[in-house]
Amino acid sequence: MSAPKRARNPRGDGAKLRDEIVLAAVELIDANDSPATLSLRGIARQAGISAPSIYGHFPDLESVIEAVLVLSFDQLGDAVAAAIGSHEADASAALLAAGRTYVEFGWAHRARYRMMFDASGYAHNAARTYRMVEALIARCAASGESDSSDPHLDAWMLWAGLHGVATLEKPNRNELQRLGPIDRVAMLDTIIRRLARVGDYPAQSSGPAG
Amino acid sequence: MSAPKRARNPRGDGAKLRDEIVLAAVELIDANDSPATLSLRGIARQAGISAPSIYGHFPDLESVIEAVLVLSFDQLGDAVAAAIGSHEADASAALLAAGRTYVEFGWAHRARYRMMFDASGYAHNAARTYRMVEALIARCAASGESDSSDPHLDAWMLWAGLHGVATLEKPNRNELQRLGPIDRVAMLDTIIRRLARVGDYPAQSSGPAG
DNA sequence: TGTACATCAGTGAACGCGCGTTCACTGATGTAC
DNA sequence: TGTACATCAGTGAACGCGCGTTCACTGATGTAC
Repeated sequence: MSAPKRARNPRGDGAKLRDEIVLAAVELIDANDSPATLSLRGIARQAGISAPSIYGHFPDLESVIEAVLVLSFDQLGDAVAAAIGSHEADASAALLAAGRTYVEFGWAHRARYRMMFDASGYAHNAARTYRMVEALIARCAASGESDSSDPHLDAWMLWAGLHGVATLEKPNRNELQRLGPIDRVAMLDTIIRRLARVGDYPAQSSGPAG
Repeated sequence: MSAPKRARNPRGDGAKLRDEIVLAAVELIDANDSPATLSLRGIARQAGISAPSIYGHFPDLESVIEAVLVLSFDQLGDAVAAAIGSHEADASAALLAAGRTYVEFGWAHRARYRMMFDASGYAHNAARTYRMVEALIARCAASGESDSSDPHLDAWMLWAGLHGVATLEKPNRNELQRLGPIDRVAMLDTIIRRLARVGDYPAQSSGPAG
């Protein structure tokens, strides 16, 4: 239904199917809003191949999911790194951009983001992203942009806060807007400022600090 | 295996099995650390009955899960209400206790807590708990214990922060301690103070405000 | 340049399993007379 | 007090389904000679 005919890979490129399988799994996950159960047969259907073909590239379903997780944490880390990189001179602006990017990844790939943190080993997989944020808070503290006296603890709290925003809210469905309207963007900035102790965090703030 | 023989309920008490079914489902969920798939047959096994017996009390599996969710949100709300109730005279102490209780529920029932917020409709189910916290922040603001000028927004951010701590950390496995040691209790208090703007939130704090 | 063949990249059929759900039933128990 | 019976609280067997996995295979393609 999704791919009725598929050209067989040429002789040396059999490994290409490996990437196609992982991509098909990602498509299936991202098509859902809530975390659904992945099946090997479903992935094969999405990739336009027969189910046994997967065994040429992965020993079992679990390994496919593991590959999806590794790819996803790489994508998340890359996105955050890019956000930081676009604000080289301004550490606190970089921190705000990193936080927004992190949460937006969770919102854009809701089921996948949840799957990433449902699996064990996420601390290891997310370590790269965590270290970037931790270093950024340390930079803000060094430059006086943050009052943080413990970047490790503050990075941890910020991570928890962003993770909460990423998983609690359902932007497309406005689930939580029923409890009363909320400006999500301003809320996100304020959470980052308060937890990382950046800028005018004690005052009521909805825009960037002057 | 779990319940080899089970006495049949007497004539008027057929509805008792309904509660036993929900309880069996809760036991199965709580026995897992990660969210696993519930099956109707598995619930029946856990309850010590045959699978078709469930149909006398629920039209399908989804309805059983719905009942589990309703019960769970009631338990969460009751726990938070009790924590608040034990600090009647001190709004900020009540807020800290409420936050700790909320997160402890998530830690104690990890898979169930995730299931509660994976399902749609959680905003409706959690509204009671949310309103309690919102009112508490308003009380703190009125008494000068909090600098909150927008209890609705601050309650929302606090909820997100607590939800993040509840779902990100795996206390039994110390998943995140690999990234560096963290004092969870102090961290939790600090998150609550910073997001609800209570007490000495701008200063580095690990104990209750004097 | 031609051709036999090994290899590669997959496929189709089949297996046993647990699942949700249905159906006809069973046997204890309260009630009517 | 005795007894027939309706009702209640379940059970056991069976159904069709999608699943993960295995197995023997197929047919295109690059390579050796």
